[in-house]
Amino acid sequence: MARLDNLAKMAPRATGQQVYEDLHGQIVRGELTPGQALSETKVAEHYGLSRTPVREVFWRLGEDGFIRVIPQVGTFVAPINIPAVYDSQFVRETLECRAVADAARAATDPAIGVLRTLLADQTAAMKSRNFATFFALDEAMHRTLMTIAGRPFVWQVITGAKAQLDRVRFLSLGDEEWPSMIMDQHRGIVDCVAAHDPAGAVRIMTAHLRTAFAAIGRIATAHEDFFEGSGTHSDEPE
Amino acid sequence: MARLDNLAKMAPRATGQQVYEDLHGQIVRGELTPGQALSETKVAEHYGLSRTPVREVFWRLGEDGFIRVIPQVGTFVAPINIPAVYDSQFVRETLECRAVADAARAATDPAIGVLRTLLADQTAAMKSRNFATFFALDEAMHRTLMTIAGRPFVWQVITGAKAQLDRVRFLSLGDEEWPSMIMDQHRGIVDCVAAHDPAGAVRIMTAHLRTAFAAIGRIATAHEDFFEGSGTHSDEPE
DNA sequence: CTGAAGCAGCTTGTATCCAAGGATACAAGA
DNA sequence: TCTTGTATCCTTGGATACAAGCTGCTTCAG
Repeated sequence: MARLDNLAKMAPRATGQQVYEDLHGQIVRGELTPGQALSETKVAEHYGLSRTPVREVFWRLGEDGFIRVIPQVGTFVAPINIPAVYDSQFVRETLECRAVADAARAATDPAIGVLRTLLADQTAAMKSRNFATFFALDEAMHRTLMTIAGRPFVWQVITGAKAQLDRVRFLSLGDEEWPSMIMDQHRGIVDCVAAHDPAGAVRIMTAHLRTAFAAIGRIATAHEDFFEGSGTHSDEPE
Repeated sequence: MARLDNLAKMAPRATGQQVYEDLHGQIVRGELTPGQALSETKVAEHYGLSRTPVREVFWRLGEDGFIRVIPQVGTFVAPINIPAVYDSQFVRETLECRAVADAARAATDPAIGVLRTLLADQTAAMKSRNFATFFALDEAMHRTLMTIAGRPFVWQVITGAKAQLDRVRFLSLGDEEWPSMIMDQHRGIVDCVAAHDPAGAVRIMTAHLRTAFAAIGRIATAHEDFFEGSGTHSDEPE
């Protein structure tokens, strides 16, 4: 019976997972800026771990393109690579548009109910200007559409591909009249899926995905030092 | 001037990279079979390394879906997950077909020359039944098409997505009259690209990618113990 | 005053040690 | 003979110690 006391550390790799999500979130949200130095030792101390699990986290972040590990020199938050962002857009648009057409054909009533619930939650999050929550709900809706299309595994491909894209998208949140436009598009997509209208769903999805993308030029200008090839290598510790 | 003597270990992580490619290749080629146990210690000893770099390799292979690490139990070569293979096919077909259309529009004479060279090399490899070489050349051609389409970063997305697909494809090589069919399709694609015929290129590419995929049912039957949910968990060491 | 050499402090890479948990073989008892 | 408890060996997870290398500052020589 003495098996309940070690619930805290039941999952061996859970600690590293926590660190990964923390750093991942901080980079996507722009709290850690490109060029900023990250030290395995510092991070390990901060979380009360040793370097070993932190190194695995760093390796994953490096594969995702979020950080760059330079042997014997240091680890730095990676800048946003514009060509890579373009290709990510290509991947996402191509896969999601085909999938949303399938989703429109396959959608069942319960599935449509889930989508409408997500829409309501998004509206609430947007009203309270809780962008982080909205960000998560937006992602949940796109993933749900992928599941409805019968392609659950494809979402993790998109997750990997849109890594850099997310950073741009987050920079664009909080700007202008966007929120209402995004919500209108979400509603339109769900309506088309509910009406089993693949063509309509694809049309709006394409416009939707390109909305965020269209702003990339403006964003790159506004946040110049977040992007590749724009100098400032802020090495200094705070 | 005494800087040439340490060429062997110039790149710190090169050793791990070597181990990764070795194991990756062995799994894709089916030399390591699903369920087979892999030990960090054994692998480390075999390559003359410590467990630390091997653990990072295992982590990567785990993320790729090639192996499964079970804490405190062991590490095993993962079975081929059929639904994941279907989704990989979806990803690859969707992305490559759109890209090959762009490639057909954008192809320059030098690019077409590269493709024709690859075709010739493939023919030679196929004639000598050097399947591993053919496998690499096949991959090189698809990647080249992606580059011609102006989407170099997309290839690494496909690389990740088609991980499981490759294992199936390798199992199918060596069977039947396939080789000639594949070569005919490759020639057809290159001809369409050279003729700037996007529609034709997409048509043949679709057929091409589905050719290998169509055999999955037969392959799953012929190599039953390579796939998920088919019993045999061969733990025993040789 | 300028420049180069050397040293100190940092980084990541690797090796090794200990901890915790699961699988299995074996022995003892019913 | 079957069941059960135990001991041992195996695995991976994590922590720590050591090695190698780059950066930048200091210092000394010209």
